[in-house]
Amino acid sequence: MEGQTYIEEIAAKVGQEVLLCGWLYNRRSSGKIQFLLVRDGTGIIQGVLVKGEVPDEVFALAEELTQESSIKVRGVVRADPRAPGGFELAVTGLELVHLAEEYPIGKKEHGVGFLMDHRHLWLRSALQVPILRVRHEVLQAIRDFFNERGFIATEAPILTPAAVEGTTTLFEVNYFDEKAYLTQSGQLYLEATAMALGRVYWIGPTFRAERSKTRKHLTEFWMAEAEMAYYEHEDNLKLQEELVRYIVLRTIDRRRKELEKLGRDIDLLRREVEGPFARITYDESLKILKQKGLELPWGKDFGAPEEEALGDHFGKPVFVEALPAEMKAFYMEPMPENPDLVLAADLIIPEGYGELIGGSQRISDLKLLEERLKKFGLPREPYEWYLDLRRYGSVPHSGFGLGIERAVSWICGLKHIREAIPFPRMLYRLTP
RNA sequence: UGGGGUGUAGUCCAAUGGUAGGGCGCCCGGCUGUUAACCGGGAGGUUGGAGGUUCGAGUCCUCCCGCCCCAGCCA
Repeated sequence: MEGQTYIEEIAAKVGQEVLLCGWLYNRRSSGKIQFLLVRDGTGIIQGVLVKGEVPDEVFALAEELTQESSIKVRGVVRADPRAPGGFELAVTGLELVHLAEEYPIGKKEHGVGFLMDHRHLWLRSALQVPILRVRHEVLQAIRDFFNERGFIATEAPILTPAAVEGTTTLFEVNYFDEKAYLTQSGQLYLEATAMALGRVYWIGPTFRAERSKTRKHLTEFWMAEAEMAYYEHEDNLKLQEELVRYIVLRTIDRRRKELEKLGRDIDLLRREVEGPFARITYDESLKILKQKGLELPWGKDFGAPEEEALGDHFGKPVFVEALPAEMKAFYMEPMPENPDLVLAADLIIPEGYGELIGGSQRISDLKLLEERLKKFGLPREPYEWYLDLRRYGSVPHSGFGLGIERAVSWICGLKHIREAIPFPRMLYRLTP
């Protein structure tokens, strides 16, 4: 509204009278002096009211305020070491917009189940707001990264006729007289738009009907996907590494306050991405895991303990490449020197956050792709259009998908991915 | 989908098989610099549901339901 000041810009307004529009986060009183903690989405600041120094009706109104009541507060900004954050507002005027009913979320601890049931209100809390502000920064960083490099933002459909990767993890919906599925990846469509536009990216929701209940999985999550014509495996990894470094360093740069509120070890995070990322082959990773007592049969994908061990081992993001073809998707380009392996890589991040990116060079040869479809037991008809991309000006191309919530979890240092998205969708958790 | 845990006031937790209690929140009162303020008083409970064992069940047993953690799957 006209004349409104936001709390995040308060440091520049010392000595001035400002108008804050927000909500009462907490109120403390000591008889003739009251402290109102006001939040407005950009921060929290303490307003001070001293009896006798403000009009009696203002002081009385403040005493009636309940937690989360919406208020407009006028006051003079001053620096004071006793104030949380170093600045406070000497309140001169107060207007009640809405008196909140008794607020269900208190100042002390709550259980996860209760908080998730009240997610729509939990979002207002002192730790949830900075997480969502970091999420915003991550998304914005990704857009800027690609835009600065000449990528074109495009879209893939959410409603799709068939599986992209497998057939067991799809949400089915009625589409008039036939079945449709919620997309589990925009990749195949991005391959098509990459052949039209060269280098493309999109950020969108994806859906997996996996019955998983871990701290790293959502049934609806956001993915940043990129697809690049004429990019080969090496180009692909280089781009991914630059992207991840860009996201992290920029978030540290622009959202330091939020990360500090979250108690994130910022120096550790910075050290993890500053140097070159590690690169190992799948075979090498098996040796490292074996030394750590985690033996895995060749051809089996990593589980959570393996990912965590690899992340700990390097203490920075690590690309695991030369992956067995049998454990990856049908469209990945075989390695020229060994067709049992594919030109793909998973990027595993440290501190137990697991896989952040999965990417690969895609098969560009029609015959080979047809063989792979058959070998994977996939029906040919739904993929006809995809095969067309190999009939009309096929080129080597590569791409990857980055999990937004995984990135946010890692950067914020969250214990569970459910806090990395405003309204998480999980097995047994569809509301609010 | 397996394995483990848990369910007591609005909420977070107590209660050797023997009278269900405390913190926070809420209501009333006090306090001129509080830091999830503090101090005094008050209201607030079919102990998730259904059976069972027992003189007696919040506590033990069976089933059901909810939630949490771990694993598989993956981003």
